[in-house]
Amino acid sequence: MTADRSDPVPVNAATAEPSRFDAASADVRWQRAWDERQCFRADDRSTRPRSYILEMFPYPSGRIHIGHVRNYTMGDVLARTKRMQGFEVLHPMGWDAFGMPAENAAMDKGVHPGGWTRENIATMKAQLKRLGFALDWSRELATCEPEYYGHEQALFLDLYAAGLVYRRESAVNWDPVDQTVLANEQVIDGRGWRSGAVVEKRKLNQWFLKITDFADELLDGLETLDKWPDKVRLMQANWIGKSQGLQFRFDLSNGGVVDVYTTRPDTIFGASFVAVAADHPIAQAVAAGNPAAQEFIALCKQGGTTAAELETAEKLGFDTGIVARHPFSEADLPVFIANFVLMEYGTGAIMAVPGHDQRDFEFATKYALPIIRVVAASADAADQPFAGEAEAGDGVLVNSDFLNGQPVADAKAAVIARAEAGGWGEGKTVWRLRDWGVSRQRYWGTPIPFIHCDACGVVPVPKDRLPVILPDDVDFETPGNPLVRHATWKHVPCPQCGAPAQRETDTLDTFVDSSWYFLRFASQPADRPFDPDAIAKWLPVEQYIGGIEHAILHLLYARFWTRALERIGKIAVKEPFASLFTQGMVTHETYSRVDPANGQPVFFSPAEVERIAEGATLRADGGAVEVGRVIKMSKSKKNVVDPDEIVATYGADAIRWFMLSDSPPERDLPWSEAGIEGCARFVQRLWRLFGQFEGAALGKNEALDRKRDQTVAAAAEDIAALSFNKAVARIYELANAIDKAAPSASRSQAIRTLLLLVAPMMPHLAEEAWALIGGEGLVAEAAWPSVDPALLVDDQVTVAIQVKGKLRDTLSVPKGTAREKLEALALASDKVQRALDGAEVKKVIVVPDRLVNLVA
RNA sequence: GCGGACGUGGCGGAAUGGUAGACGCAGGGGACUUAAAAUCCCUUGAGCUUGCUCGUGCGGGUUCGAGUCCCGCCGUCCGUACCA
Repeated sequence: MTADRSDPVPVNAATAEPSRFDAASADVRWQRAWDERQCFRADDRSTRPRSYILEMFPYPSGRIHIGHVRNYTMGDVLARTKRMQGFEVLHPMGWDAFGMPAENAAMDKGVHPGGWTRENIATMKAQLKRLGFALDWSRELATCEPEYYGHEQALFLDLYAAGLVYRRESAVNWDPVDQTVLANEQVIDGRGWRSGAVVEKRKLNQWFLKITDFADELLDGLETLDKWPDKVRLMQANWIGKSQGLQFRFDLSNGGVVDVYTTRPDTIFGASFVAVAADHPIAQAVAAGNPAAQEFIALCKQGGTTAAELETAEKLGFDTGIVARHPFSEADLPVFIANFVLMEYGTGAIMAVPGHDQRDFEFATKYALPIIRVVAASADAADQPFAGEAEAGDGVLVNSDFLNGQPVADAKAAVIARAEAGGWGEGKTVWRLRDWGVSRQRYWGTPIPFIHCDACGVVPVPKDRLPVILPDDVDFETPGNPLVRHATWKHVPCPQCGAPAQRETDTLDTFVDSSWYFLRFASQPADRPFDPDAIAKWLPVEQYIGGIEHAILHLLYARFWTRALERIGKIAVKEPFASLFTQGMVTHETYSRVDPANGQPVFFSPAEVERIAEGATLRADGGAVEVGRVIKMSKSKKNVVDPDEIVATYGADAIRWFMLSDSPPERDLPWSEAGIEGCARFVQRLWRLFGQFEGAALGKNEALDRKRDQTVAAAAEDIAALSFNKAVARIYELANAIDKAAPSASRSQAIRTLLLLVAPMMPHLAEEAWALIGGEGLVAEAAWPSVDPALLVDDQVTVAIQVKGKLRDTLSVPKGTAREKLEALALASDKVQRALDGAEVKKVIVVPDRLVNLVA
């Protein structure tokens, strides 16, 4: 239910001391007023145009950090501005509440993951409220509650029914000492973070979502996302990685064949060996009777599973003794098992062309295999040696028989055509994107709703028995998934035959939880995940805001999940986020001293340090500490500031203003004590300025009227583009102009407008001042100031006069002055004549209203 | 390794290929004050010959004109599929 906005609201009048804005009292008072009026509840039945503003929901890690404050302040300014501009705004908040840190807390502190998480949520919710965000708390959700994850289980079953869920074997990081699966984050230099044991790759049967079925449309869909940053679209396109290539067959000396895939069929004459993955059937077959090969394959299994680790590891190979016959030259190519070939991509086997692929180059160098040039800058450069690395670039084919002289693109097509004609290969599209493995061998996640029955196999839990609820009574004494060793939870009768069976003990990747929460915010029926009509009304999210670190995984998974639900008819929207904004991090310099005992740096928090002009000292002993680089705030470097302390000292509006000032929101924001003090001073300066509003003032100041309306128009554009730092700069300019102006009706009007302009950014100050100047109702419900279009254009412009591209003079002329007139005025300038020094003007470039360039 | 971004005064930054440094912070000088805080005013890229030269990470190029476009480097950051 939304409050009737035409109703005037009784407001508590200003604070006792009119010269100073008392944030400590005002903040809470206005937060209560908004709550009581339910100002920020989104009305599903509203007839206004809708706007869904969403920031990525937080993981409840303990306390809000400054990065959250920045993220939610940006969204809040947008949401409040949209509301003032007449939109029905949906601006919800919830908690991405499943995840590893809760289990780590359970192991480290002996607390229950659920209790720990819910306490964190309570703390962080109070912190967010204290910042005065215009959130619709009636739609709050936490993914760790059955009211949320039960619906997720139902959706997972729908996708299973549609054939988009399957099981297969896949490798995990296995800690052989703790006998548990490790996340990549828990593998440090190839060893388990707790046990220190060398981690192995181990294969487990796991659940997968068929995101590759959507590879084409996820790629094509990027073109419709014209309000996403180009960099994110590019990163996603590269991640999906569509490539056209050739899959073809080598005949082997042992009578078998091997299928390889290459994106560079043009370089086929440069192939000097064939390499297969350690998991490849050929490798397995060779290993069967060969202890040395077994040893090598075991070596390949060591270490973690990340791409960075695999790619940077030393290239290692094992010569199988098998040779492959080159389809054209009929040369014999040795077949290696190689640790840099991935079973997941292509066919798990490659033709290696050392001259034109860096990994192959390194491998060939190590094992003294031929490196043949088959692409060169020109046809006569066929013998040019390599400069210590492969050349992956464009050129023309050389040393390549019938391909010689052809450009790379033509040669690709020619080889594919010959392979298809000869029946030994075919052109093929291959995707870099792999299916999404969602199984996690962990407790604190959404239980995967399946039951394993010896007789019936894998059986879905019937929907009327959802949710499958996590048991509370679990222990974290031993490593590994407590669901597996729980006494009763997993033992259930098979839903089909009734025989004793076992629940699936894997839980879902938390990225699944965050792949549809934006739908649940739009509507929250108890009996279904969402109401499609409500989805149709609110979605897509008009503006989504979050960290750039989510550019690929979270955003791709959310796009996939939305498209999958669309395909199976649950919703009618294909893309969840119409516009995306990726914000930068909040950073701070570090303070440290080297501990003489071990040579390691000891870090100190900003609160422990006194910052002086040249350097910093430790408050405790007055000695110097080293001031380090400005880096992302992190607990380990202690360069963190607690938002609660800042709010307590300076008020919510000062920290909000700091978050918006100076740094462009997509870039990193360096926190500084001086900066927040400057913001707090500006809050007080505005308070004094607002106090100068006189309802009865007379007189017109056209220059100020112009400045006022130009600022409103420009700031609205800046806010819509999330260029808050520019809006802030304009607000300063307007405040400066008002300060300098003599009292008049225009000045009072400008003060009132300024108040409305800053209302989304400093809502508490704005409410207090609004009450003071006799504004009607709450400023949170006031209308955005209107502008007179006639005042937006200046009638006088400054034109730059250049001689040979260097600035020599400027002219103030009426807007629209003719080219000839501008040229004549430029030539009449003394400074121009001095710069010309008698030289003849050969060419004149005139950009009307901007510049004249005289080229001598 | 691969993919993507970013780099401008002491600092954060502004600038549809068209006056580089808007706006803020910090600094310097002054006013007010017994004093301080607060506030207000002036000033602040560098160099020199005071109206000129240099100046947007480095090296090239395109253009009448480049912070902006192109090529090649260097540095920093993000992601790399089980951190969220």
